[in-house]
Parts: sequence; structure tokens; C-alpha cells
Amino acid sequence: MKEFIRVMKALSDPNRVKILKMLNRRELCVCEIQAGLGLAQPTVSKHLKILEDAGLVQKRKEGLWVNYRLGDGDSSPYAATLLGNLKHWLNDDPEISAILAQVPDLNRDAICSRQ
Amino acid sequence: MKEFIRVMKALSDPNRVKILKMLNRRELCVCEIQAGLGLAQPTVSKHLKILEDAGLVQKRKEGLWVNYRLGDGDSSPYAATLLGNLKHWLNDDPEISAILAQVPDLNRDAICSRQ
DNA sequence: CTCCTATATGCCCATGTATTCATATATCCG
DNA sequence: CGGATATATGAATACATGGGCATATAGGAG
Repeated sequence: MKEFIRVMKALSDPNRVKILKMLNRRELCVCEIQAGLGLAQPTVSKHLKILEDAGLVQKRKEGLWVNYRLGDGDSSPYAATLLGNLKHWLNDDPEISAILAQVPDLNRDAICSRQ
Repeated sequence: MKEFIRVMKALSDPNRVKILKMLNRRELCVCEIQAGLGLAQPTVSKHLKILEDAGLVQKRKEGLWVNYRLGDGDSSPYAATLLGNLKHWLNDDPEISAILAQVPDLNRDAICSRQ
């Protein structure tokens, strides 16, 4: 039960849903997600921790950067199912499509050194 | 997006999940749900309203009673999908199975007049 | 209409959550 | 080592949420 609730709570915030939709396109570092959402960096880190605890995302260190990608579903069947659903959901949502449109142009080298 | 968030928030509370699992067995009135959960009656009414606003349950008046059943999925595709998933999920959870075991014995006539 | 019962709503309180700022940690480079 | 950069953590604050009590609403019985 707690595991299920953790996944549902993680999916109950629009900014976290936006993060998942972004990561559905490609792996991203924290500063790239920050640029896409327009939030403060600590806020993004906390959202990512909540998503990670729910098994919805995984992180991979690459030097100074931390790359986040969608979870593989091993840690939670609920997360795996919902990630599958989310691939088809919300693509027509104006907020989502606006953010997804700028994902290809997110460049960590252009973003991070200007924080 | 708001519709999706509404469904996820509705599913983010253990008592509301328990209500859905109970209604998966059969239609129930408020006092029967109250007896199953052990909560105050107004609390149950508020949970039911949140579930109804998300499209997860529907109500049907029958005289003095209000019978709640699972939503038919017409109001929200997200609710419809999650209700389908929930049918298979959490059946082995101790909290859930304990409540489901007593659903067949819930009797509105025996419960409600003793409030 | 009056009384009774089942449910809904308003108010209040305790707790949880999202956010930001300031600061700590970690990693690379010289 | 020391400095710079990317990310994480802690404290503080505004707001949302779950809970119960008191009360309002709605429908049936007499």
C-alpha cells in the first residue's frame, strides 16, 4: 500500500509530471530540467528525489552532472505501469507540448555555466 | 493536466484507495463504508466527494441512502484506466484484504440506525 | 407540518507539501 | 592543495490536506 501511495503522490504534482514527460524524450541533467520548468534548482532536486523514491526515475552520475532518466520498472510495478500510461497521456496538453517542444534544444553546456 | 492531477490526488490517500477496493466488490452506502473504515461520517463523505470529482465513483440516491459505486469511466479516461489497474492491485495487501473480508457482512440496516 | 435518519457542509486544528534562500557536498581542473 | 561548478540538503514560509465536531440539508414516516 505504501509503495502504491508513494507512486500516486509522486504523480500528483504538475511539475513532476512535466519532468516525466521531458524524460520520456531523453535523459536530462538537473540544470536542463530546471531550464525547462523555470523553477529554482533546489526545487527541481527535491522533485527528482520524490520521483526517484517512487521508482519513477533513475539517476546516473557523469562527472559533475547527474543524469536522470525514466525508471526501468524494476523497483515498482505501479511505477512501471503508470510510466507506460504516461507515454500516451497528456501529449495534447498545452503545458506539456510547450515544454516538450523545447526539450531538443536543451543544452547543458549552454545552460549550466550561466546559473 | 488538471483532470489527471485530480485523479492522482484522489488516489494518494490510503482510505480513499480502501473505499475503491470495497466498491470493487459491490455498491455501498455511506454508512457501510464508514463502518468498514472506522472513520467519522463527515470524513467519509468528503473522501467520497473527492473520488466523485475525479470520476472514480458515482452516486445513486435510494430514498434516504446514497449508494456509491465505481465510476463507469465516461468522465475521465485516467480514472477508467486506474480503476482497471486497481482491480488487480493491492489484493494481497494486509490492510486491504482485512477490509474486503468484512464487505460481505456490511448491512446498512444493522449499521445505520445505531449511529 | 413535525420528528427522525442518512448524508453533506462549515469551521477548526494538526500535519504535510511546494517553494525559495542559504549553505553543504561532490567532482573536476589547475 | 585551492577554486570553480553541478547538485543536494536544511531552515523558513505559505499553502494544501485529512481529521473530527457541530450543524445544515434532504428525504421518509406519522
